[in-house]
Amino acid sequence: MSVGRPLEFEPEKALQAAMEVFWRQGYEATSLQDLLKAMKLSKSSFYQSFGSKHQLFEMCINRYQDMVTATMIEALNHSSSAREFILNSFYTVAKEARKGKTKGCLVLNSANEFSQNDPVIAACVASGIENFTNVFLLAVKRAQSEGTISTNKTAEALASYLMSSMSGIKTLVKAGTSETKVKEIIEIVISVLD
Amino acid sequence: MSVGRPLEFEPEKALQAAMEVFWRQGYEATSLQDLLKAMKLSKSSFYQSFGSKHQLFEMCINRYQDMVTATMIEALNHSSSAREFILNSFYTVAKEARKGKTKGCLVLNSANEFSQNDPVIAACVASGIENFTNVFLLAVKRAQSEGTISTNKTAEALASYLMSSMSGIKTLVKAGTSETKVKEIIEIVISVLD
DNA sequence: CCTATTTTGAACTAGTCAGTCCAAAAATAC
DNA sequence: GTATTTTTGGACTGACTAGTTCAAAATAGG
Repeated sequence: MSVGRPLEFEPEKALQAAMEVFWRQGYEATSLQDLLKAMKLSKSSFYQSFGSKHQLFEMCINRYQDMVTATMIEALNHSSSAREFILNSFYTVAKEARKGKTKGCLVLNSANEFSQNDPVIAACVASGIENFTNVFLLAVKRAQSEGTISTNKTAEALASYLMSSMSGIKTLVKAGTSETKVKEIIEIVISVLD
Repeated sequence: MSVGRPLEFEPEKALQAAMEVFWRQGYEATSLQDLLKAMKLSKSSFYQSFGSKHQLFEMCINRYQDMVTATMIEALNHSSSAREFILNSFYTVAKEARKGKTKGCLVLNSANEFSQNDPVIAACVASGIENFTNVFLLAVKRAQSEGTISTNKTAEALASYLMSSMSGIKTLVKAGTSETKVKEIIEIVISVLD
């Protein structure tokens, strides 16, 4: 139990706000000022609570990863079939193409922004992609046992394929590709599951 | 014919050098100093010849686009079959996964870095993707007429699908995915062509 | 050699960058 | 109310940012 003046800001909310700024703008394009404004705290509080911009980013990307993975798993568990979960995941991205600006996926954005120039971030990215792929793997295995996905390809290969396809579609959406075109692509992507 | 002191640097070489820096580091992560060093010219010459960092980037991305499109068309024309050209395009990316650092594709990198936050760059990106997709379209049509690609999907949809798949794979390679894994993905990607 | 033209480096804005430090304010437990 | 603990804003680094300006140097044509 800490004695003394309590925090005036909520660390969880501040982290969430920072995550959204990084998500929208990327790491380099985000200034400390942007972060302070969004997190609603002072510079000194920032450094005391989060260490540095880089450390904060690390926290944000890990938080993002955990959140998305959890959301995916829950969606999978609540789907009537595992195949439906996979289809839904893709068509949700297509819908995002409707509105102009999309943030994409923080993990994939970071993969592109940092390449392998930053070992710490590279590890976060690798772990994020692994987690997402593992949810797809779970879904593919279940769908194969449910008989709604062909078993002539290994579940592992299909899961990586889905991850790769998702990544490609997200980039095209960010580039401004129309919803119609994206749906056309998705139909071909999922045709390999038959 | 210009009278007076001639340029000491070669504009074409300088532009090429700048392109490579942007390609490797991205726009935001590249400082003016980085550019001057790579282009081997002074600050005043820089602004006189290229206007600004942003204008230079525009030139670079357009130059990149033209170069890659031309290279793709030449590769297609020199391939024994259009299908082989498509397969080669993908397996070349797989090979890149061997060495650690990859720059990816400047157009796709920019799509991810800028999203739609910069209308000028967004237009360059859209035009680049369109050009790349059109080469795939040319290849798919030829392959379909050569009988090496199935005709049960439209050439347009297949071309966009290939562009999307290429984009996804490039991101995974940047994230550090192994060559073996990438090849596994490619095999599934190209299976829809049968 | 002389003049016109152009390049060039260096000095100079004026602003922003991430990050540090500290004294004052605030809130707790007692 | 007092002592303790922690937060807070603001002042302050020193370095870097993109971009401007200009006089001196260099080279061409005549």
